[in-house]
Amino acid sequence: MADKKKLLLIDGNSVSFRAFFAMHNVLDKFISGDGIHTNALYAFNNMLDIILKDEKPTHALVAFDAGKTTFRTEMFSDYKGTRAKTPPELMEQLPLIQEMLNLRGIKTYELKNYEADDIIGTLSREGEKDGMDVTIITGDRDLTQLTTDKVTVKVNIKGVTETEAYTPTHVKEKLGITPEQIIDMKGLMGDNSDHYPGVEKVGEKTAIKLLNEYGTMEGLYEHVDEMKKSKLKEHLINDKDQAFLSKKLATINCEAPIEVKLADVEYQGDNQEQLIQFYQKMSFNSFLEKMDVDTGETQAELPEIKFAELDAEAAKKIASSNKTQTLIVESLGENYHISPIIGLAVESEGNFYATTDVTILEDANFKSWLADGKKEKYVFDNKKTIALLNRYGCEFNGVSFDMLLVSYLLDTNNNKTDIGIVAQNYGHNLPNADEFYGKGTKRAIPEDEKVLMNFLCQKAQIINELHDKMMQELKDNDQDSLYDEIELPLSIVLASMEIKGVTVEAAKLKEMENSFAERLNTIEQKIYQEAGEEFNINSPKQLGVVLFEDLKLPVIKKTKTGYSTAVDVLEKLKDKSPVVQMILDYRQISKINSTYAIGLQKFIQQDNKIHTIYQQTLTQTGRLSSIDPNLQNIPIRIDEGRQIRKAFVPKHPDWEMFSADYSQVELRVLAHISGDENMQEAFKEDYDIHAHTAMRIFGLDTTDDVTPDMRRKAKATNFGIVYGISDYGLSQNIGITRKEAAQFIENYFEQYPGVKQYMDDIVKFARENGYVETIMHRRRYLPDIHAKNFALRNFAQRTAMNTPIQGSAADIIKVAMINMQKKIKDENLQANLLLQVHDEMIFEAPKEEIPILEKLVPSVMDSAVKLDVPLKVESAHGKTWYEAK
DNA sequence: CACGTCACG
DNA sequence: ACGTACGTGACGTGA
Repeated sequence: MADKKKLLLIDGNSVSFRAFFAMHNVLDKFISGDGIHTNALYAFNNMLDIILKDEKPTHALVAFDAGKTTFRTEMFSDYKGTRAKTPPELMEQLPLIQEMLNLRGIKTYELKNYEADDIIGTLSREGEKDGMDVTIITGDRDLTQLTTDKVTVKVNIKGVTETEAYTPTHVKEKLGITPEQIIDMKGLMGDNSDHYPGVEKVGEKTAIKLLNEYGTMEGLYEHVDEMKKSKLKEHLINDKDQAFLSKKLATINCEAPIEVKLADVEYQGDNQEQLIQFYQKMSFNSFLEKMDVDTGETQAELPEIKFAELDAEAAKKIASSNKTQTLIVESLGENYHISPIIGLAVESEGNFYATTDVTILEDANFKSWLADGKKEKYVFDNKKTIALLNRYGCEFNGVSFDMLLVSYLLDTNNNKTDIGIVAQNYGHNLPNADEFYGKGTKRAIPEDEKVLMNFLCQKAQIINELHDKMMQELKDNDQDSLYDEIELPLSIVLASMEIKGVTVEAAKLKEMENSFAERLNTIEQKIYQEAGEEFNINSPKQLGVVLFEDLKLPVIKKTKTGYSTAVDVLEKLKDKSPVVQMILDYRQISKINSTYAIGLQKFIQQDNKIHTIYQQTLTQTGRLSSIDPNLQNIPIRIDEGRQIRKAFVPKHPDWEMFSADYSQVELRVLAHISGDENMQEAFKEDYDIHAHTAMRIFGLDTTDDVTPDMRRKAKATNFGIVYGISDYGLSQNIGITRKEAAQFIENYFEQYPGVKQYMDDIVKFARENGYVETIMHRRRYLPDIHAKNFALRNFAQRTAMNTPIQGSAADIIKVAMINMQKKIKDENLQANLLLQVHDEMIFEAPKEEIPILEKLVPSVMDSAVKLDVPLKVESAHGKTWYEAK
C-alpha cells in the first residue's frame, strides 16, 4: 500500500477565518517587520504542520473564494447578505497565506463565480474516481455533505489545531441522517450565516425528523398533502419554493469547470531556502528553529550556551553585582513543597552560571544575595521559587519581574506553569518539561548534568529576552499597577501561607473515617436488600441499570453515556422507592469519606500540617485556586460534612482559629460598577438585600410583606443576575416555569435599570474590544463573543457579564490580604494568615489577639478598595475551624 | 484518560 | 430552533 495516493483539500477561506479568531487575542503580538498582522498566518501554518504529519498526502490543494459574486448570488441576490465583512487585519494576511502555502509546496486555486466549496467538491470526486483517499479540512460543517467511504471531512473545533473527523458513519451517528441528506436538511432549515431562509419554524431537529420519515425533500413534498393539519404543514406548504431554492444554494457543485488536474496538485514539500527567508521576514522564530532541528531529537539539538559552574567564586561575583540578575531554581516533582531542587542557574551581567550541586545554598554570599530585597531579580514563578528555597534554609526577596505572573495578566489563557510552554506562546523554541525530561515513566533527569545546566541557562536567557516586551505590553494595557501592587506582592503572601501550612489532626479524621465506614456498610446492605441484588453503588452505570431497568423507575434525564443519576434526578424519584433516599445518603457519606476524611490524611506532613498550593495564574476571572489538596471546598453546607472542619486546628492548643468574610461582595461590586441607584441605596442603608429585591420584584410596599419563599426566589434571582441570567437557568434553579422566570427577570430589570444597562453595555464592550476587564484592569479575552455557534456565543456573553463582577471581587480580597499581612507585621502580631476561600480569610492566633483581630481584620477588609457602596465584613472565632463560623 | 458526580464560593 | 446559569478540584468507574 506504499503507493496509495492521498489527496488533501483545504478550504482556505474558512480555515483562515478560524485561524484568525483562534489567535485574535494575540492580534497585536503578531506583526511582521512591515507592520502586517500575522496571527492567522501563524495559526494556519501550525495547523498545516499537524495535518501534514497526520495525513502524509501525496497530493494537496488549498481552495479560496474568488470574490463576492458567484452563481449562487445570481440565484439569490441576498446570499451571504448579512455576513460581516472580513476584518481588514485578516484581509491583509490572505495573500501571505497563499504565498506561504506555495512555499510549502502546496498549490492554491480559486475560480471566478465559484466558491472554495465547489472546487473542493469537484476535486474530491475526481480524486475518488482515481482511487485516492481524500481528506478535506474546513471550518465549515456544510462540507460534511461531501463525506463518502473514501472522503473524510475534518472540521476544525476549538481553534484550528483540533478537528472532528466526519465519515458517513459519524454523520449518521451525530445527525441521524446520511451525508446526501444534509442538503435536504439545510434546504428545510435554511442557513443563518449564509443568510438564506428555509421553512419557517423548522430547525435541525424538525428537519431531521422529517427526512427520517420521507427520505428527501422531494419525497416529503410528494406526501405533504397527506400530513395531518398542523402549523408545520402550513409552513411547509407556504415556504416550498424557498426550501427548494435553499437546497440548491446549499448544494456543493461537484462539476465546477476547474482547470486544475490532479496531476497538477502533487504535494512538493517545503521550498527550504525561500521558506526560511519568508519565516525570517515574518519573524516566525519557532518555525525557523523547527526547520533546523527537523531531523533529530529536540533535546540534543538545544543550542548551547556558554556557562560556568555556579560555585563560591561565582557567588561572590553575583553577590557583589548591583545589576539585575535572573535566577532559575529547578525542581521536577509534582509538588514543590516536597520535591527536591535539582539545579540552579543565574544570569549575571551577561554571564551564565549553573550547578546541580545544591550545597551552593549554604554559601554565605549566595544566601545573602538571595535574601537581599535591594538586589533586583527576574524569575519565572516567584511563589514557587520562594517555597523551594525556604526548604533549603534560604530567604528570597527582590523580585521585580515574574514572567509567569506577567504572561497570565496579559492573557489569562497563557497561564501554564511551565516556562517552556509560555516561551513557545511567545514564539521562542524552548522545550517544555515533558519535552526535555520526557513524559510519564520515561521522565528522568538527563545523565549528563551539563545538558541540564545548559537547559536552565536557556530558561534564564528567555526570561531576559522577553522582559522588555512583556513589561511594555503590561503598561500598554494599563495593567502595571495590577502587577506591581497586587499580583507580585500577593505571590509573597501566598508563599508564606503555603509554607506555614494549616495544622490538621489526623486522629480526628481517622476517627471520622471509621464511623463513616461503619455507616456506609449498613446503608450498603440495606440498599442491596431493597434492590434485591448486589452491585457497585459508586458506578453510575450499574446504578442506572438497577434504578431504571430493574426497578423500572421513570427516566428523568439522560447523559451522553446513559441514564443520569445525579442528585436533582434522584430528588425527583425519592417517593417512588425507598432505595433512592438510601442512595442519596450513601453518596453523601461516601463523598465526604473518600475526598475528605480519607483524602486529606494523605496530605498531612511530618509537621502535622497540610501545605496546599494556591494557583495564582490559573482561573479566567482572577480568583485563586487551591490544589494538593483543595482547601477551598471543605464541606460546610451539610453538618455531617462540616464536621471535617473540626480537624482543622491552630498550631498551638491555646490558640484559636479566626475567620472573616465579605458579605455579598459580588452584589456590592455589581451595585458599584453598574451604578444602579436602587441597588446602591439598598447597600448604603444596609437593608437585607434579598428581602429588598423580593419587595421590589414582587411589587410590595414594605419588606415586612416578604415571605420566606419570596426571599428565596429573590436570592436565586440575584445570583442568576451575577452569573449572566437566562430564564431557563433560573426556572430550573428555583423550580418555577420558564415563563414565570422570564417575568421575574423582566421585573428585576425594571426595578434595577442600571443593572440592565450594565449588562447591555458590557456585552457591547466585549464585542468591540474582544475582552472585558475588572476594576483593577484584570483582563479576560472572549474570542467566542463573535462565534457563529449560538451556544458558544451565548456563553461568551454570560461570561462578559460575570467576569468583571467575580474578578473585581477577587481583586478586592487580594488587596485586603496584602494589607492584612503588612498590618500583622507592623503591629507585631503573632497571628498567621493561613487560608483564603474567595471571599473569606482564615487565621490562627493566640487567644489574646482575637479581640485585636476582631477590630483590625474587618477594618482592613472593608477599606481595601473604595467603592460607591460600603463593603461589609463578618467575623467569627473558635477552637477549630468548625467553631469559627 | 474521559466522564459523571459532587464539594466549595 | 438553538441550549443554558459563573468560577473551581478531586474522586471512582470503566473504556
